Amino acid sequence: MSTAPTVYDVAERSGVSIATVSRVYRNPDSVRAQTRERVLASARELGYVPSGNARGLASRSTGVLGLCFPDYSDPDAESEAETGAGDEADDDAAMLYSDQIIRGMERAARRHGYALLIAASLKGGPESLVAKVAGRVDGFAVLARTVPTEDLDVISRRQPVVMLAGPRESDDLDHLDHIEAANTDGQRELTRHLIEDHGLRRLAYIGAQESPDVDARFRGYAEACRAAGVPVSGEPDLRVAIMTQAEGARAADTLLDRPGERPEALLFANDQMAVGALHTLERRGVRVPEDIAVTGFDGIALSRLVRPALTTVRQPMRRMGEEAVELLVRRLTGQQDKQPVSMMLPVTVARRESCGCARGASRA
Amino acid sequence: MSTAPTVYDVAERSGVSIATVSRVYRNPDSVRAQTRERVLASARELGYVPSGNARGLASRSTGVLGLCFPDYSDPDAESEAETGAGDEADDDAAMLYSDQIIRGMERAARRHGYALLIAASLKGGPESLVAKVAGRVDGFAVLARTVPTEDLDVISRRQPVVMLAGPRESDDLDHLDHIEAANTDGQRELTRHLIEDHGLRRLAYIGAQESPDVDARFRGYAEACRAAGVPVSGEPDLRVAIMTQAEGARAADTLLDRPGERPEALLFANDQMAVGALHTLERRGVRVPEDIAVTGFDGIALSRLVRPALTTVRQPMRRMGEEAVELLVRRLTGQQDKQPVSMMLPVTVARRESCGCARGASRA
DNA sequence: ATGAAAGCGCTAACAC
DNA sequence: GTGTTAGCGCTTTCAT
Repeated sequence: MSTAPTVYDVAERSGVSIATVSRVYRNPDSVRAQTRERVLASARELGYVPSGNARGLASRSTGVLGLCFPDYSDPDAESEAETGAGDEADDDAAMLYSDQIIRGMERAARRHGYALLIAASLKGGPESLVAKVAGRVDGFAVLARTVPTEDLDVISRRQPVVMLAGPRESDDLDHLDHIEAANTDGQRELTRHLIEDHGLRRLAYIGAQESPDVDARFRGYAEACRAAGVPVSGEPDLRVAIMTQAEGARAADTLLDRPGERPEALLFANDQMAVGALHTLERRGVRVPEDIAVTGFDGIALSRLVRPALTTVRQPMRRMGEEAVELLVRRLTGQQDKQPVSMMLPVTVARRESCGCARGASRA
Repeated sequence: MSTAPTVYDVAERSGVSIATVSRVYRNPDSVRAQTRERVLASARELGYVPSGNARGLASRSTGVLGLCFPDYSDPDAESEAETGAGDEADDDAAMLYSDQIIRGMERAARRHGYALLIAASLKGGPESLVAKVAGRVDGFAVLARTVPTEDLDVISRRQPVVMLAGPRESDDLDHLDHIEAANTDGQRELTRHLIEDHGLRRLAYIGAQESPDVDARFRGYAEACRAAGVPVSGEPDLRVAIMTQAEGARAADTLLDRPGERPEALLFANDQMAVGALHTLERRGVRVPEDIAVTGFDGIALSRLVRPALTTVRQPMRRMGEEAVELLVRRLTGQQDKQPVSMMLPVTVARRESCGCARGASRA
């Protein structure tokens, strides 16, 4: 693997100038067919591949879009694999949030001729994640709360950045484009369903702390409660640190052990926690949904695989990824006015078994 | 979004040379703390982000690994969404082959400080997919049959390339590293199960043409048949063009309509086709597994969601992605001798309902 | 610990 | 249609 051949090598070997070699790759028609073939031939012989870096440097664009997302890996999800019956080591089935977004972005990017660079947060240093990605792409999307706000602030002055799934956090990020799901609407509707259709009134809400998404969802929950005359406090009944299965399992224990009447329904701010709770409830012999209803939020694949199947609010993550790319591309091609864009994608309530809705309704 | 600030701007603003600015980002400790802070400060003020391109050009490395995969999007899978009961528009649930690999690669890459560039094949031109990716990464993996063999041949002379899931096609690619799943072993074991444990003897195998993977699987099938004294021809009973659900559905029709005794089992070379067949059989009123057994290959999430759940062979795609990265990194750091590496990852047979094994065994 | 200068491999005017 | 010539923004010796 000696030194890679360059335009110069190819030019020399085919008796043309480097400019012509360059043209062959970027605008083949501007070169006489015969010349072109000659160039292509020697390129092949030499094993020449244009350096993306050099091209990017010279043309000031990379043809790559990026995505930064948090390290969502849920350790519990991994162990889920062992738990499965027989050889069903299917933690694979749990397609995450980020996987969906990646898929959506990749497709849309491809349609526009872009490749996708993905990177999950890990550590810090002056050389942060965003910086690394930002320096290599024409524009990128960031899953909320993945990177320090100030970093984004700085970078968004240089290139298009769209914030995903997280509401525009503070006012300093007002100028950032952002796309979110209708968290409030979804949770409101789900809550309404529990109250009105199932007649439940003693509800408990479980979320994380310092999450704008959770806040938005809780807001919907509270609104529905108030609308139905069900008492609510201004805060979730329980706040966990990270929304994993383990935490969901613990949360269920905590809530059941609290003095006073047992809640009739446990509303979790995401599916993973709800699944964890399902485990706990089964272990304790509490039947779902007969004794208690459980709901999640997100609509990850796992939510449909658990028994009872989880009633939840499905977020269009795939679409979010696509919209993000469309927006970035529009910015990049200048066909989008300066005004920051703010989209809210509609969600849908998936009524399944865990809330008491018809069993066996799902079918592939 | 005027011109982005460069090292020069930062250098000037903080009264140092560009070399120092550069050092601050690459090797912070080699600069006096006071100077460093000054540089970082002005960088922040200016909104400076190092250009990945320029860095890559100068340092001859990108810190990015790549993955090229075919455009696997199965149009049928999309429409599957509409088919689903109620609001279960869950084609999402079908986590593909490539998604798993991406996940595996991303994790492993992150551990080693690399980002991941992904791109699916689309069109041709002198500027092919590989070229685009190859020029921007330090090394990359390619899902078999995604790109022209000759392209790889050329590129692998410049940078590490590992071929995934496809056996080393021809001899010209002998020098390429490659990782594959134990296709033959898996299909042999599954076939043996059908024959010995379920006592089936009239089997039909359905694969695609010109697919090394399919060939390897068929080989295992044939071996198991011979070992059990079941007659087999040297060819799959049916070859389709692309292994989609639609094709699988048609294949089932074709096979059932053939004169002669109806087969007792349909063994498909992948899950998607098997799922398609399930639809056809249900439509025709043929019960699975009572009237006929059906099996797939891959172990995609969908295989577990369909009814009856599909018996299949699970490939460790996630792990394959991880191994690919490990290998690339080893090559990149020179801690891997010249010899081409060839790994074969073990697979496992998932016995579910469609072959006649216990119902309801699966549980999340 | 910091600076000066020479590229890295390509694209983009601008000539011819 | 093809060649010339500047850079693009950084890293990297080599000095100091």
